[in-house]
Amino acid sequence: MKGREFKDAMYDGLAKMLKAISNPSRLEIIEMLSQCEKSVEGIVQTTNLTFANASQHLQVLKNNNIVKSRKDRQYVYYSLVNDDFLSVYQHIIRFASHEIAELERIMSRQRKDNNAQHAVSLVELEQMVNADNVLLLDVRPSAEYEFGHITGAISIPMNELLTNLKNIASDKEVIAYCRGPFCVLADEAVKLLKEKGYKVRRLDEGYPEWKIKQTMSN
Amino acid sequence: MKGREFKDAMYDGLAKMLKAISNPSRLEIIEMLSQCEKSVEGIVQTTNLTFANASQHLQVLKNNNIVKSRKDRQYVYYSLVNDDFLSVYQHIIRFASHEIAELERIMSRQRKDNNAQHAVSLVELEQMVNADNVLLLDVRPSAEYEFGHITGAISIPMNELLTNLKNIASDKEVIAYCRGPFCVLADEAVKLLKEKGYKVRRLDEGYPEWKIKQTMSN
DNA sequence: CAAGTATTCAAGATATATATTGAATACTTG
DNA sequence: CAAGTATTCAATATATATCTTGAATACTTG
Repeated sequence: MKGREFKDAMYDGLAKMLKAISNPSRLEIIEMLSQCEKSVEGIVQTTNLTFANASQHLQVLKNNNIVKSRKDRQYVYYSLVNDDFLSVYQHIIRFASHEIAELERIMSRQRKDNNAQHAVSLVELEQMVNADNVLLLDVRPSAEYEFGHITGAISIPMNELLTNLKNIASDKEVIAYCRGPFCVLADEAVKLLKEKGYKVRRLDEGYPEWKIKQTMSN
Repeated sequence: MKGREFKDAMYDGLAKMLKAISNPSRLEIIEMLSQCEKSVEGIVQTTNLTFANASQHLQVLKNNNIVKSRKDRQYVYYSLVNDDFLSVYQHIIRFASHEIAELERIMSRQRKDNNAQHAVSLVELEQMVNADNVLLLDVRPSAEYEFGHITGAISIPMNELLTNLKNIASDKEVIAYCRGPFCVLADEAVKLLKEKGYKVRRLDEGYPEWKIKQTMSN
């Protein structure tokens, strides 16, 4: 193989993989699957996609070795192939949300609308949790919490938050987290809890970022 | 802005940026620009693209804030906007070349064809250079060497290597490096030097990976 | 095994991406 | 300012990506 052929083959392959993730719907699917595996139905419910369309996007991701599937009874469950991809994805997200001016602007407006500025970083969180005057709140759907969550967090899914305020000690500072920087659940939680008089902030990142950080440090 | 609108805006923006780099020619341009700034002509020379086509690809990268340009006399020089993108790009490359089976296969065949297996990693290099029985050889074009190179490296561009063997001490182990894992110059250097009886290996990574690693550790 | 459900397939219409061509612009140099 | 050079623009043809629709498949459950 000549040098030019090698280069072409490598760049073609790399571009093919990148194309597979260069689509808004597929990026949203990736974010969902970085929480836990989901059936096609689970994906359809939170994305507005039709069944056929979601299935097609999943095939694209599968053909490019980004997700894998297993069948259990009538259902097909999809999940990310491994954490290596998740780690790359997070690098991309972090770059995009800090360095692309347009995205930075949209994001800060979203935080402001929900009164959720001054987010806490994972590093800060670590110190705060040790200090023990903090309540770490996971507002993702409970299935995602059960699949994995930040050590020490309690689970109150966003749609049950209003009816479960009694379970939130009002003397502690609440740190809410969700799926990641692009997820709005924690923003909504901050807004609601602030209105109810709580001292509350959101985590800048989400569960997947915490998980990758854990596996990195081992 | 509702949650769905926010998500759509963020994923659209992220997909747009990813699409900008999801093209073989643009990936090759990015690799070139991670060495040093280049004029359009410089890019045309090493890529097989026509002027108009290269220019169009550069516009795409520029509109997505991946490269910037400056004009000097008749020439327009392009370069990467900053090292944050370079760092993300390297994460992507590392993932792709290790985790995508097809690319891994192509890469190892390329190394084998040039007798360049057993590449040295940056970490290993650091230890070897300290031991001082090693000659670090930069085989990129001299303009790229002059713009920046690994500390301690000497420059012999690949196309001048055969006529400059006298400058390579034969008692040392030679470590050749070039633009990065997708660049073939170091492979060709290993092949040539092995045929001439040198003890030689290539660096797995290239100058940009070393540079990012330097700035990270500061 | 019939009926129901979850998922995928196949075909088509529309939108976007890409490379090519020839011309236009902008700058430099004599 | 005329001639030359580097780069970009605009228009087009082709290829690829995307979403929709309706059907086909595969599995489960009664």
